[in-house]
Amino acid sequence: MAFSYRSPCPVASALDVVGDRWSLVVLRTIFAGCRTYGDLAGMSEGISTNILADRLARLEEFGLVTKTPYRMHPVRNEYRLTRAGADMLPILQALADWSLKHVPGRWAQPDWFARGRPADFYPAD
Amino acid sequence: MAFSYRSPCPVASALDVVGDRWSLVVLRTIFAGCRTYGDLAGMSEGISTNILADRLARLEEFGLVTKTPYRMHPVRNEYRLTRAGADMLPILQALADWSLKHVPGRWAQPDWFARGRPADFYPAD
DNA sequence: GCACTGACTTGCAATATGCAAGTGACGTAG
DNA sequence: CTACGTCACTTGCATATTGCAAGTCAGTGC
Repeated sequence: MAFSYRSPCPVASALDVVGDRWSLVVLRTIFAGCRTYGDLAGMSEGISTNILADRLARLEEFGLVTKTPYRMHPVRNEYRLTRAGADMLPILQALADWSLKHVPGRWAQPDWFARGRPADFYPAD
Repeated sequence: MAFSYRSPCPVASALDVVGDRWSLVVLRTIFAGCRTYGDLAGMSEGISTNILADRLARLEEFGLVTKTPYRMHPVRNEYRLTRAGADMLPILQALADWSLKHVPGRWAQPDWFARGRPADFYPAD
């Protein structure tokens, strides 16, 4: 149950948090403005709902997103970035830059993404 | 057998290449100067050798590293970064920056890493 | 009531990971 | 020239993670 990092290396540690096939894709989708489970489940990459639920729980545990009900009866939740989550933006940008340089036929990054800064996505508090 | 990207999204595509627990840790170790299989197998995170062999083959397939014999009798190979591999540096730096900000007790980045630029690691040709 | 939606959960097969042990080419000591 | 060691992997197998489909359950619209 107890989580532990593989080593004190900062690269390895970040990958202990988001080093899988989906975590960063989910975060990207939240950056893009999707906030509900349904919106996220509808992402174009086709994530299965059990994985989505698991990744959201994990991201919440690690303090990258918050889950807050925006309506009761029925409960509807909203997933939002924390500061730590917003601070992942440079990682996403670096990944996107690499793909645009080395993989043909990728989508161009929208301007809000390419030029965005983490602080632009910090929660309002 | 045929590989295909989940979507044309550049973030998702980069993760199709290196979105797992080990690929970027292996790359980090090559950046750090480890070039032989034995050096890589000895990394402090303790990768198992079957995974290491698989990741090196994958990184080679995707053109991020090259495997070249530096000695025959017996054959000893050297793994080196290609340009595409060296261009992963900003991703590693962004991951490290995030950890240093959000995970306590991580190692500081050595200067060659924090200040390095991909071109510093391009193959000599 | 009765279908419908949104947000998950569950079951289960397929795939990936981790550990330990094995293999084979070669080099070195005796 | 035989035994032992090293390097670079491979193999076997148990466990964990992923992916797909289907099910659940609260509430809403009609």
